[in-house]
Amino acid sequence: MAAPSTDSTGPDPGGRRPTINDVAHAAQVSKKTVSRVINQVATVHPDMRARVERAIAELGFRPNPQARSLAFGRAFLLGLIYDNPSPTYVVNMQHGLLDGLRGTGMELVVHPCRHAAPTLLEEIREFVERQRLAGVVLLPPLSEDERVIALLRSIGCSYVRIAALALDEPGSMVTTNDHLGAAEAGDHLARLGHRRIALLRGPPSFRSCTVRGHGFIGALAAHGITLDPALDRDGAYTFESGVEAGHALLALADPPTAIFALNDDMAIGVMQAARERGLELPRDLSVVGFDDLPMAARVWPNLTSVRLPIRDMGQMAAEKLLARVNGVDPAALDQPAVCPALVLRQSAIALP
Amino acid sequence: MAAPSTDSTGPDPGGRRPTINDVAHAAQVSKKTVSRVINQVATVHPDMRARVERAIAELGFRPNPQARSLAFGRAFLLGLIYDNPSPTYVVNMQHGLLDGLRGTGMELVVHPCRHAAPTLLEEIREFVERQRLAGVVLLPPLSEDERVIALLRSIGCSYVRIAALALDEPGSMVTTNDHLGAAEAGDHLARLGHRRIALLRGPPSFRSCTVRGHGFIGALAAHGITLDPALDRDGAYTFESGVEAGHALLALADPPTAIFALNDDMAIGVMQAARERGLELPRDLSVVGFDDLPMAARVWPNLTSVRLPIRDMGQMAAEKLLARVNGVDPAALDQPAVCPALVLRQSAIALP
DNA sequence: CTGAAAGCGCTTACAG
DNA sequence: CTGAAAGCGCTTACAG
Repeated sequence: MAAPSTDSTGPDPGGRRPTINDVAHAAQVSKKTVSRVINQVATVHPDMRARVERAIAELGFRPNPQARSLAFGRAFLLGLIYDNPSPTYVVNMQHGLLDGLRGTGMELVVHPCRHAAPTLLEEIREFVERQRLAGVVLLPPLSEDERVIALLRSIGCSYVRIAALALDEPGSMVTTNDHLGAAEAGDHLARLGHRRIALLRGPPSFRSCTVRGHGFIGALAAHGITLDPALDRDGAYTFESGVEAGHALLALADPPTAIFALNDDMAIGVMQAARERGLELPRDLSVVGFDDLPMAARVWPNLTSVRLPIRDMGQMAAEKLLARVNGVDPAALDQPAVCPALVLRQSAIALP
Repeated sequence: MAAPSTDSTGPDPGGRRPTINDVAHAAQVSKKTVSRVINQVATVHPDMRARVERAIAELGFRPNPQARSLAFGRAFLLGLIYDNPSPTYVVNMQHGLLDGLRGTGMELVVHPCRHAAPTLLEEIREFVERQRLAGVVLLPPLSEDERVIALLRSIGCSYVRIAALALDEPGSMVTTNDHLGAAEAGDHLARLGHRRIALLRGPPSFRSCTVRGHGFIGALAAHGITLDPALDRDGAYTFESGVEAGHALLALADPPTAIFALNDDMAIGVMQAARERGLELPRDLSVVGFDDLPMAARVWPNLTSVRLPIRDMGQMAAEKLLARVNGVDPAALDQPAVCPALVLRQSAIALP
């Protein structure tokens, strides 16, 4: 009905989108040759390739991914599966993954889920199999669940997992080296003169807690400091658990002068507890967090925190997954190691 | 190589996934009839339908979306296009959209973009056309860009836009009624006894600013208060612009006793400025924000803020889009209006 | 209410 | 290095 007013790039044969047949006809070659050009098969004669590429450009041809998927046996889609509760983490990761997919014609399908759901495995299987995803990326803590990994292996789905330590072969992992960031935090507090330093962990089932804890304790040890078991506590990675643990720690007969919380939510909870107890921050208590949420730069005093290059990690994960999917050895990518960095702000200061 | 150890639901004819042909054969009907059952065509005889459904269940058959897409002319994918900088907003919206897609076999493909990019339109066109998306959802402020809407119309792509006011026919809109939330904020501050109340807006080009501003000014007027032009300022929806405007407002000869910032980032910036000027909060200044970010409940004093039911809005958007795509009249959905709500905390108190 | 044929736009064998 | 045939798993006309 509508006039052909769509300002499409190039001619519009018959009012519909050009197909591989239109290109083949325009370039005077078989559709198979066009297919070879699309799929970057090396054996096509340069002249022929040039002819086809010109026709593709002139017609504004873009291969139909559904048709390719059907013939190919799998979709040009990557899945992102996670139950990570941090919006900042998730969004940064999505951006990074899309950075890695740019120009490949692949798109990103998101799939948040609840780790505790009884139907978790069936749901993931359904998600992957129905759309015939080319591969999936798993975020922590879901990436630590070996049941999920076993499922993906059994259905032949390529994956890359992101986790605080190497849980898998390098080609299937982006390891975030959380211990390095935690060590930096420990080193920083020790250099500021603190000796009574508390560690507020997250849920013990999260691998990140163990890894970060080890890094922190190791750094203290390098300064001759042993973590007092009374100052080593489990939290729940929530603001409320930070408030609670903060009160408990500060109520001790010999309270800490500094607290390292394994995420920012808890660190900010600790700050709130300190304020509720009449302490002045940062004078009476130094606090360091982990994650460097946007909030860290907004609270008062601004929170010193460990930052992970989430977006870069996402890009690396996408690149690794693409390599696997395309049959390239991910080891050939030669990606740099992920380096957490301590962002210095005002919440941790030298002991007087 | 591997033994058939995959615990698939039902038999596995020939070691591959069952197709519509397997179902047709098992149920002793034509594949066209199976197709009718899959697509819920009403005219299938109940007996036949039951026979087919049993075969589907026994074989664990799930139609291949790529094949359906190819024959159907469009994918079973919805796109989410946005340049919204708030991770919380984006993630909540994604969850809501997925709530609305559950059980439909549709998946969500995400596409963040930069509004200012010169290639924006070409990029969106590429995204939509290449994957042959069934439809897209647009978040503010991108949803306010009529160039994008014109493009989508020209390529025949169904869309639903989310915006602070009705910019389109109801079937293509989820209107967030921001004026109601802003009015509640104004009413609240007036009832607390404030008369010198400032309004800190965002970028004037954002429709949300105009809409929220109107709602707020109207509510003040209902209490006989006229907004002093000196207390009506534009910000940039950033923390830094909040700090700056806070200083400017508090440096006035006759400073406000309360400030309503049109988002939380600016509201928290205002609080920081107040603290930098030696004011005690909330005693010396009441502040109200908009968005109810997680941060709002973490800062000190906790920020009173307007909350939008983002996730519900996402679900409504998905339902509307599905209705359009399936040729149903979205008006038949009878969805409730979106109601912003003021979340009362400690940052706004009565004037002594 | 049901079905046989043709087609959606690609790719995988298989020739040459 | 290139191509004609068959097929991926569905759906749309079109019959009956």
